[in-house]
Amino acid sequence: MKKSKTRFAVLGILSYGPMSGYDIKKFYEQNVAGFWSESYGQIYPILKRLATEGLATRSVHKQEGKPDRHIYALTAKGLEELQQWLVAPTGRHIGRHETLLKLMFGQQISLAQNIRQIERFRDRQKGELTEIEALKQRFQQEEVEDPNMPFWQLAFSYGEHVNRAYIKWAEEAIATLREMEPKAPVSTSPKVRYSIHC
Amino acid sequence: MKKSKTRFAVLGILSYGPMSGYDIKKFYEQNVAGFWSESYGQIYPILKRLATEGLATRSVHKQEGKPDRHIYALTAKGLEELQQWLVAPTGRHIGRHETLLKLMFGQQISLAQNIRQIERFRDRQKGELTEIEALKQRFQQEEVEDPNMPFWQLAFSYGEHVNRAYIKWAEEAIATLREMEPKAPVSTSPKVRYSIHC
DNA sequence: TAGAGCATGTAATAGGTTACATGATTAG
DNA sequence: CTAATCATGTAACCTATTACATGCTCTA
Repeated sequence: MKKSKTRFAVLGILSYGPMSGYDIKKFYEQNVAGFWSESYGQIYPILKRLATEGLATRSVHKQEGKPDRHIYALTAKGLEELQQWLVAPTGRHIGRHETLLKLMFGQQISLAQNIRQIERFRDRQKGELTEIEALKQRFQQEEVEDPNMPFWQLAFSYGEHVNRAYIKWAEEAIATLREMEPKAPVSTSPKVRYSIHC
Repeated sequence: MKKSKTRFAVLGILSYGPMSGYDIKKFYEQNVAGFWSESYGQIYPILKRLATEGLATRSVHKQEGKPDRHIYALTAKGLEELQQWLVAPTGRHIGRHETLLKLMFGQQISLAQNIRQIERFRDRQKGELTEIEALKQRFQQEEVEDPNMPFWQLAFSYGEHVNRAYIKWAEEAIATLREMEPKAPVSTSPKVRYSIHC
Protein backbone atom coordinates (compact mmCIF):
# COMPACT_ATOMS: atom_id res chain seq x y z
CA MET A 1 0.00 0.00 0.00
CA LYS A 2 1.16 3.47 -0.85
CA LYS A 3 1.52 6.08 1.85
CA SER A 4 0.22 9.56 1.38
CA LYS A 5 2.57 12.45 2.07
CA THR A 6 -0.24 14.96 2.43
CA ARG A 7 -0.42 14.15 6.10
CA PHE A 8 3.18 15.27 6.50
CA ALA A 9 2.74 18.29 4.29
CA VAL A 10 0.05 19.41 6.76
CA LEU A 11 2.01 18.39 9.84
CA GLY A 12 5.07 20.15 8.48
CA ILE A 13 3.38 23.42 7.75
CA LEU A 14 1.95 23.40 11.26
CA SER A 15 5.55 23.44 12.49
CA TYR A 16 5.65 27.03 11.20
CA GLY A 17 2.97 27.96 13.70
CA PRO A 18 -0.73 27.39 14.51
CA MET A 19 -2.83 27.62 11.38
CA SER A 20 -6.21 26.96 9.82
CA GLY A 21 -6.94 24.74 6.83
CA TYR A 22 -7.54 27.84 4.79
CA ASP A 23 -4.10 29.18 5.70
CA ILE A 24 -2.45 25.91 4.73
CA LYS A 25 -4.03 25.93 1.30
CA LYS A 26 -3.00 29.53 0.77
CA PHE A 27 0.53 28.85 1.89
CA TYR A 28 1.04 26.07 -0.63
CA GLU A 29 -0.57 28.06 -3.40
CA GLN A 30 1.37 31.24 -2.86
CA ASN A 31 4.77 30.08 -1.77
CA VAL A 32 5.32 26.49 -2.87
CA ALA A 33 3.39 26.42 -6.13
CA GLY A 34 6.44 25.05 -7.91
CA PHE A 35 6.74 21.66 -6.28
CA TRP A 36 3.75 20.95 -4.07
CA SER A 37 0.01 21.52 -3.89
CA GLU A 38 -2.87 20.56 -1.68
CA SER A 39 -6.65 20.75 -2.00
CA TYR A 40 -9.30 21.39 0.62
CA GLY A 41 -10.73 17.95 0.07
CA GLN A 42 -7.52 16.57 1.54
CA ILE A 43 -6.59 19.22 4.08
CA TYR A 44 -9.77 19.44 6.15
CA PRO A 45 -10.29 15.72 6.76
CA ILE A 46 -6.61 15.32 7.63
CA LEU A 47 -6.70 18.18 10.13
CA LYS A 48 -9.66 16.52 11.80
CA ARG A 49 -7.78 13.23 12.03
CA LEU A 50 -4.64 14.87 13.36
CA ALA A 51 -6.71 16.35 16.19
CA THR A 52 -8.35 13.05 17.13
CA GLU A 53 -4.96 11.31 17.04
CA GLY A 54 -3.45 13.90 19.34
CA LEU A 55 -0.94 15.20 16.83
CA ALA A 56 -2.54 18.63 16.80
CA THR A 57 -4.88 20.64 19.00
CA ARG A 58 -7.85 22.53 17.66
CA SER A 59 -9.21 25.84 18.86
CA VAL A 60 -12.00 27.94 17.43
CA HIS A 61 -11.36 31.65 16.95
CA LYS A 62 -14.54 33.66 16.57
CA GLN A 63 -14.56 36.58 14.15
CA GLU A 64 -17.17 39.17 13.36
CA GLY A 65 -18.54 39.31 9.85
CA LYS A 66 -16.33 36.39 8.85
CA PRO A 67 -16.64 32.65 9.50
CA ASP A 68 -14.92 31.21 12.54
CA ARG A 69 -11.32 30.15 12.13
CA HIS A 70 -10.40 26.65 13.25
CA ILE A 71 -6.82 26.92 14.33
CA TYR A 72 -4.68 23.82 14.61
CA ALA A 73 -1.44 23.70 16.56
CA LEU A 74 1.18 20.95 16.48
CA THR A 75 1.62 18.96 19.68
CA ALA A 76 4.85 17.36 20.92
CA LYS A 77 3.53 14.04 19.61
CA GLY A 78 2.81 15.62 16.25
CA LEU A 79 6.30 17.07 16.06
CA GLU A 80 7.73 13.67 16.84
CA GLU A 81 5.88 12.07 13.95
CA LEU A 82 6.96 14.88 11.68
CA GLN A 83 10.59 14.44 12.67
CA GLN A 84 10.42 10.72 12.06
CA TRP A 85 9.25 11.36 8.53
CA LEU A 86 11.79 14.12 7.97
CA VAL A 87 14.74 11.82 8.69
CA ALA A 88 13.33 8.75 6.94
CA PRO A 89 14.72 7.88 3.51
CA THR A 90 12.70 9.39 0.71
CA GLY A 91 11.39 6.99 -1.90
CA ARG A 92 11.84 8.02 -5.48
CA HIS A 93 8.73 9.24 -7.22
CA ILE A 94 8.32 9.21 -11.00
CA GLY A 95 6.83 12.52 -11.99
CA ARG A 96 4.92 12.37 -15.26
CA HIS A 97 6.41 14.75 -17.74
CA GLU A 98 3.90 15.43 -20.50
CA THR A 99 6.16 17.50 -22.76
CA LEU A 100 8.79 14.76 -22.78
CA LEU A 101 6.17 12.10 -23.40
CA LYS A 102 4.92 14.04 -26.42
CA LEU A 103 8.46 14.37 -27.67
CA MET A 104 8.78 10.56 -27.63
CA PHE A 105 6.17 10.49 -30.37
CA GLY A 106 7.49 13.52 -32.23
CA GLN A 107 7.85 11.45 -35.42
CA GLN A 108 4.10 11.68 -35.90
CA ILE A 109 4.01 15.48 -36.24
CA SER A 110 6.13 17.98 -38.14
CA LEU A 111 9.47 19.35 -36.99
CA ALA A 112 7.96 22.82 -36.74
CA GLN A 113 5.22 21.53 -34.46
CA ASN A 114 7.76 19.80 -32.25
CA ILE A 115 9.72 23.02 -32.00
CA ARG A 116 6.54 24.87 -31.11
CA GLN A 117 5.95 22.52 -28.18
CA ILE A 118 9.46 22.89 -26.83
CA GLU A 119 9.23 26.66 -27.17
CA ARG A 120 6.07 26.62 -25.10
CA PHE A 121 7.84 24.58 -22.48
CA ARG A 122 10.84 26.92 -22.47
CA ASP A 123 8.66 30.00 -22.15
CA ARG A 124 6.70 28.52 -19.28
CA GLN A 125 9.90 27.69 -17.40
CA LYS A 126 11.28 31.15 -18.08
CA GLY A 127 8.19 32.56 -16.46
CA GLU A 128 8.61 30.24 -13.52
CA LEU A 129 12.23 31.31 -13.09
CA THR A 130 11.14 34.94 -13.02
CA GLU A 131 8.51 34.13 -10.41
CA ILE A 132 11.08 32.38 -8.26
CA GLU A 133 13.41 35.36 -8.39
CA ALA A 134 10.56 37.66 -7.39
CA LEU A 135 9.54 35.40 -4.52
CA LYS A 136 13.14 35.19 -3.37
CA GLN A 137 13.36 38.98 -3.29
CA ARG A 138 10.12 39.29 -1.39
CA PHE A 139 11.20 36.73 1.16
CA GLN A 140 14.60 38.30 1.71
CA GLN A 141 13.01 41.67 2.38
CA GLU A 142 10.06 40.68 4.51
CA GLU A 143 11.13 37.74 6.61
CA VAL A 144 14.73 38.41 7.45
CA GLU A 145 14.74 36.93 10.92
CA ASP A 146 12.74 33.79 10.27
CA PRO A 147 14.62 30.66 11.38
CA ASN A 148 13.31 28.77 8.34
CA MET A 149 14.95 31.26 5.99
CA PRO A 150 18.05 29.20 5.13
CA PHE A 151 15.86 26.31 4.04
CA TRP A 152 13.63 28.50 1.91
CA GLN A 153 16.77 29.83 0.27
CA LEU A 154 17.78 26.29 -0.60
CA ALA A 155 14.38 25.71 -2.17
CA PHE A 156 14.71 28.88 -4.24
CA SER A 157 18.19 27.85 -5.30
CA TYR A 158 16.76 24.52 -6.38
CA GLY A 159 14.16 26.23 -8.52
CA GLU A 160 16.82 28.38 -10.13
CA HIS A 161 19.16 25.51 -10.93
CA VAL A 162 16.47 23.27 -12.32
CA ASN A 163 14.68 25.88 -14.37
CA ARG A 164 17.94 27.09 -15.88
CA ALA A 165 18.65 23.50 -16.88
CA TYR A 166 15.17 23.19 -18.41
CA ILE A 167 15.70 26.34 -20.44
CA LYS A 168 19.18 25.38 -21.57
CA TRP A 169 17.98 21.95 -22.66
CA ALA A 170 15.05 23.49 -24.52
CA GLU A 171 17.31 25.91 -26.41
CA GLU A 172 19.62 23.08 -27.40
CA ALA A 173 16.76 20.83 -28.41
CA ILE A 174 15.22 23.55 -30.57
CA ALA A 175 18.59 24.15 -32.25
CA THR A 176 18.99 20.42 -32.90
CA LEU A 177 15.54 20.16 -34.43
CA ARG A 178 16.10 23.21 -36.58
CA GLU A 179 19.23 21.64 -38.03
CA MET A 180 17.35 18.51 -39.04
CA GLU A 181 16.26 18.86 -42.64
CA PRO A 182 12.50 18.70 -42.89
CA LYS A 183 12.16 15.53 -44.93
CA ALA A 184 8.96 13.65 -45.68
CA PRO A 185 5.72 15.45 -44.77
CA VAL A 186 3.66 14.20 -41.86
CA SER A 187 1.93 10.91 -42.56
CA THR A 188 -1.76 10.31 -42.18
CA SER A 189 -1.26 6.60 -41.67
CA PRO A 190 0.84 5.32 -38.78
CA LYS A 191 4.56 5.07 -39.35
CA VAL A 192 5.29 1.79 -37.73
CA ARG A 193 8.27 -0.31 -36.84
CA TYR A 194 7.62 -3.99 -36.84
CA SER A 195 10.48 -4.97 -34.58
CA ILE A 196 11.09 -3.62 -31.14
CA HIS A 197 13.97 -5.22 -29.31
CA CYS A 198 13.03 -5.34 -25.65
CA MET B 1 -12.91 17.46 -15.01
CA LYS B 2 -9.34 16.39 -15.43
CA LYS B 3 -8.23 14.48 -18.50
CA SER B 4 -6.05 11.44 -18.19
CA LYS B 5 -2.93 11.28 -20.33
CA THR B 6 -2.61 7.52 -20.05
CA ARG B 7 -4.83 7.14 -23.08
CA PHE B 8 -2.28 9.09 -25.12
CA ALA B 9 0.66 7.32 -23.59
CA VAL B 10 -0.85 4.09 -24.93
CA LEU B 11 -1.88 5.57 -28.26
CA GLY B 12 1.57 7.07 -28.66
CA ILE B 13 3.46 3.90 -27.99
CA LEU B 14 1.28 2.11 -30.54
CA SER B 15 2.66 4.57 -33.10
CA TYR B 16 5.94 2.67 -32.71
CA GLY B 17 4.23 -0.43 -34.04
CA PRO B 18 1.60 -3.04 -33.14
CA MET B 19 1.97 -4.15 -29.56
CA SER B 20 0.38 -5.96 -26.63
CA GLY B 21 -0.46 -4.54 -23.23
CA TYR B 22 2.40 -6.53 -21.81
CA ASP B 23 4.80 -4.93 -24.29
CA ILE B 24 3.58 -1.46 -23.41
CA LYS B 25 4.18 -1.98 -19.72
CA LYS B 26 7.63 -3.33 -20.43
CA PHE B 27 8.48 -0.47 -22.71
CA TYR B 28 7.67 2.17 -20.11
CA GLU B 29 9.46 0.26 -17.38
CA GLN B 30 12.65 -0.37 -19.29
CA ASN B 31 13.07 2.71 -21.43
CA VAL B 32 11.10 5.58 -19.94
CA ALA B 33 11.39 4.84 -16.24
CA GLY B 34 12.62 8.38 -15.61
CA PHE B 35 9.55 10.39 -16.50
CA TRP B 36 6.59 8.13 -17.11
CA SER B 37 5.04 4.89 -15.85
CA GLU B 38 1.93 2.88 -16.46
CA SER B 39 0.30 -0.05 -14.68
CA TYR B 40 -1.65 -3.00 -16.06
CA GLY B 41 -4.76 -1.79 -14.27
CA GLN B 42 -4.75 1.19 -16.63
CA ILE B 43 -3.31 -0.29 -19.80
CA TYR B 44 -5.63 -3.24 -20.39
CA PRO B 45 -8.96 -1.43 -19.96
CA ILE B 46 -7.71 1.42 -22.15
CA LEU B 47 -6.64 -0.93 -24.94
CA LYS B 48 -10.11 -2.46 -24.87
CA ARG B 49 -11.69 0.98 -25.17
CA LEU B 50 -9.38 2.05 -27.98
CA ALA B 51 -10.49 -1.01 -29.94
CA THR B 52 -14.21 -0.38 -29.43
CA GLU B 53 -13.74 3.27 -30.36
CA GLY B 54 -11.97 2.34 -33.58
CA LEU B 55 -8.67 3.95 -32.62
CA ALA B 56 -6.88 0.60 -32.65
CA THR B 57 -7.48 -2.87 -34.06
CA ARG B 58 -7.03 -6.02 -32.05
CA SER B 59 -5.72 -9.35 -33.25
CA VAL B 60 -4.97 -12.48 -31.28
CA HIS B 61 -1.62 -14.19 -31.87
CA LYS B 62 -1.57 -17.79 -30.66
CA GLN B 63 1.63 -19.13 -29.11
CA GLU B 64 2.59 -22.58 -27.89
CA GLY B 65 3.41 -22.98 -24.25
CA LYS B 66 2.72 -19.30 -23.64
CA PRO B 67 -0.52 -17.35 -23.30
CA ASP B 68 -1.98 -15.75 -26.43
CA ARG B 69 -0.77 -12.29 -27.29
CA HIS B 70 -3.42 -9.64 -27.94
CA ILE B 71 -1.81 -7.31 -30.41
CA TYR B 72 -3.18 -3.82 -30.90
CA ALA B 73 -2.41 -1.68 -33.93
CA LEU B 74 -3.08 2.00 -34.36
CA THR B 75 -5.67 2.96 -37.00
CA ALA B 76 -5.74 6.15 -39.07
CA LYS B 77 -8.38 7.48 -36.69
CA GLY B 78 -6.18 6.62 -33.72
CA LEU B 79 -3.22 8.40 -35.27
CA GLU B 80 -5.37 11.45 -35.85
CA GLU B 81 -6.35 11.62 -32.20
CA LEU B 82 -2.73 11.13 -31.19
CA GLN B 83 -1.60 13.96 -33.46
CA GLN B 84 -4.26 16.26 -32.08
CA TRP B 85 -2.92 15.70 -28.60
CA LEU B 86 0.69 16.01 -29.70
CA VAL B 87 0.18 19.53 -31.07
CA ALA B 88 -2.17 20.74 -28.31
CA PRO B 89 -0.68 23.04 -25.65
CA THR B 90 0.55 21.14 -22.64
CA GLY B 91 -0.87 22.18 -19.30
CA ARG B 92 1.60 22.61 -16.51
CA HIS B 93 1.66 19.86 -13.94
CA ILE B 94 2.96 20.34 -10.42
CA GLY B 95 5.07 17.34 -9.57
CA ARG B 96 5.32 16.66 -5.88
CA HIS B 97 8.89 16.80 -4.75
CA GLU B 98 9.27 15.05 -1.42
CA THR B 99 12.90 15.92 -0.74
CA LEU B 100 12.20 19.62 -1.25
CA LEU B 101 9.10 19.42 0.92
CA LYS B 102 11.15 17.88 3.71
CA LEU B 103 13.72 20.60 3.33
CA MET B 104 11.00 23.19 3.92
CA PHE B 105 10.71 21.84 7.46
CA GLY B 106 14.43 21.32 7.95
CA GLN B 107 14.36 23.54 11.06
CA GLN B 108 12.80 20.65 12.96
CA ILE B 109 15.75 18.30 12.54
CA SER B 110 19.51 18.71 12.87
CA LEU B 111 21.81 20.15 10.21
CA ALA B 112 23.54 16.78 9.89
CA GLN B 113 20.23 15.06 9.24
CA ASN B 114 19.32 17.61 6.59
CA ILE B 115 22.66 17.03 4.92
CA ARG B 116 22.07 13.29 5.04
CA GLN B 117 18.79 13.72 3.14
CA ILE B 118 20.32 15.86 0.44
CA GLU B 119 23.19 13.41 0.08
CA ARG B 120 20.69 10.63 -0.47
CA PHE B 121 18.97 12.71 -3.10
CA ARG B 122 22.28 13.51 -4.80
CA ASP B 123 23.36 9.87 -4.84
CA ARG B 124 20.05 8.74 -6.30
CA GLN B 125 20.29 11.28 -9.09
CA LYS B 126 23.90 10.31 -9.75
CA GLY B 127 22.71 6.76 -10.21
CA GLU B 128 19.97 7.93 -12.53
CA LEU B 129 22.46 9.90 -14.59
CA THR B 130 24.61 6.80 -14.95
CA GLU B 131 21.59 4.78 -16.06
CA ILE B 132 20.70 7.37 -18.66
CA GLU B 133 24.21 7.30 -20.10
CA ALA B 134 24.07 3.52 -20.28
CA LEU B 135 20.67 3.54 -21.98
CA LYS B 136 21.90 6.17 -24.42
CA GLN B 137 24.85 3.96 -25.35
CA ARG B 138 22.63 0.93 -25.79
CA PHE B 139 20.20 2.82 -28.01
CA GLN B 140 22.92 4.30 -30.17
CA GLN B 141 24.40 0.87 -30.81
CA GLU B 142 21.26 -1.19 -31.31
CA GLU B 143 18.72 1.02 -33.02
CA VAL B 144 20.73 3.16 -35.35
CA GLU B 145 18.21 3.35 -38.16
CA ASP B 146 15.08 3.97 -36.13
CA PRO B 147 13.23 7.11 -37.24
CA ASN B 148 12.36 7.92 -33.64
CA MET B 149 16.03 8.07 -32.69
CA PRO B 150 16.43 11.88 -32.78
CA PHE B 151 13.56 12.25 -30.34
CA TRP B 152 14.94 9.65 -27.98
CA GLN B 153 18.22 11.51 -28.05
CA LEU B 154 16.44 14.66 -26.98
CA ALA B 155 14.89 12.77 -24.09
CA PHE B 156 18.30 11.48 -23.02
CA SER B 157 19.74 14.95 -23.27
CA TYR B 158 16.92 16.19 -21.05
CA GLY B 159 17.76 13.58 -18.44
CA GLU B 160 21.40 14.58 -18.50
CA HIS B 161 20.77 18.30 -18.19
CA VAL B 162 18.27 17.97 -15.40
CA ASN B 163 20.15 15.39 -13.37
CA ARG B 164 23.36 17.40 -13.60
CA ALA B 165 21.42 20.39 -12.28
CA TYR B 166 20.04 18.27 -9.44
CA ILE B 167 23.51 17.10 -8.50
CA LYS B 168 25.04 20.56 -8.71
CA TRP B 169 22.29 22.02 -6.55
CA ALA B 170 22.70 19.23 -4.01
CA GLU B 171 26.47 19.80 -3.75
CA GLU B 172 25.93 23.51 -3.23
CA ALA B 173 23.17 22.96 -0.71
CA ILE B 174 25.31 20.54 1.28
CA ALA B 175 28.18 23.04 1.29
CA THR B 176 25.84 25.81 2.48
CA LEU B 177 24.49 23.69 5.29
CA ARG B 178 27.97 22.62 6.36
CA GLU B 179 28.99 26.25 6.71
CA MET B 180 26.06 26.99 9.00
CA GLU B 181 27.23 26.65 12.58
CA PRO B 182 25.27 23.97 14.37
CA LYS B 183 23.53 26.09 16.99
CA ALA B 184 20.81 24.99 19.37
CA PRO B 185 20.09 21.24 19.46
CA VAL B 186 16.89 19.92 17.95
CA SER B 187 13.81 20.81 19.95
CA THR B 188 11.27 18.33 21.24
CA SER B 189 8.54 20.95 21.30
CA PRO B 190 7.49 22.75 18.14
CA LYS B 191 9.46 25.81 17.18
CA VAL B 192 6.72 28.10 16.11
CA ARG B 193 6.30 31.48 14.56
CA TYR B 194 3.19 33.31 15.58
CA SER B 195 3.01 35.60 12.60
CA ILE B 196 2.91 34.50 9.03
CA HIS B 197 2.42 37.28 6.55
CA CYS B 198 0.35 35.86 3.72
C1' DT C 1 11.13 -27.18 -6.46
C1' DA C 2 10.89 -22.44 -6.02
C1' DG C 3 10.83 -18.52 -8.54
C1' DA C 4 10.93 -15.75 -12.64
C1' DG C 5 9.11 -14.78 -17.16
C1' DC C 6 5.28 -14.99 -20.25
C1' DA C 7 0.50 -12.93 -20.68
C1' DT C 8 -4.27 -11.15 -19.81
C1' DG C 9 -7.34 -9.31 -17.02
C1' DT C 10 -10.27 -7.57 -12.79
C1' DA C 11 -11.50 -6.05 -8.05
C1' DA C 12 -10.33 -3.69 -4.17
C1' DT C 13 -8.40 0.16 -2.51
C1' DA C 14 -6.04 4.44 -2.05
C1' DG C 15 -5.11 9.07 -3.50
C1' DG C 16 -6.56 13.33 -5.06
C1' DT C 17 -9.42 17.04 -7.50
C1' DT C 18 -13.64 19.51 -8.43
C1' DA C 19 -17.93 21.12 -7.54
C1' DC C 20 -21.10 22.39 -4.42
C1' DA C 21 -23.39 24.28 -0.11
C1' DT C 22 -23.42 28.12 3.10
C1' DG C 23 -23.27 33.11 4.01
C1' DA C 24 -21.32 37.58 5.30
C1' DT C 25 -18.23 41.45 3.69
C1' DT C 26 -15.58 44.27 0.74
C1' DA C 27 -13.54 46.03 -3.47
C1' DG C 28 -14.15 47.35 -8.31
C1' DC D 1 -24.21 44.84 -9.00
C1' DT D 2 -20.76 41.48 -9.61
C1' DA D 3 -16.97 39.28 -8.20
C1' DA D 4 -13.66 38.15 -5.00
C1' DT D 5 -12.16 37.11 -0.25
C1' DC D 6 -13.02 34.93 3.91
C1' DA D 7 -13.83 30.12 5.78
C1' DT D 8 -15.29 25.27 6.59
C1' DG D 9 -16.63 21.21 5.02
C1' DT D 10 -18.56 17.11 2.11
C1' DA D 11 -19.95 14.22 -1.82
C1' DA D 12 -19.12 12.80 -6.23
C1' DC D 13 -15.91 11.73 -9.18
C1' DC D 14 -11.66 10.55 -11.57
C1' DT D 15 -7.11 8.46 -11.60
C1' DA D 16 -3.92 5.16 -10.49
C1' DT D 17 -1.69 1.34 -7.95
C1' DT D 18 -1.67 -3.17 -5.86
C1' DA D 19 -3.03 -7.60 -5.26
C1' DC D 20 -4.97 -11.43 -7.03
C1' DA D 21 -6.52 -15.18 -10.31
C1' DT D 22 -4.98 -18.24 -13.98
C1' DG D 23 -1.56 -21.40 -15.95
C1' DC D 24 2.38 -22.86 -18.71
C1' DT D 25 7.64 -23.04 -19.34
C1' DC D 26 12.25 -22.43 -18.28
C1' DT D 27 16.14 -21.65 -15.18
C1' DA D 28 18.80 -21.79 -10.71
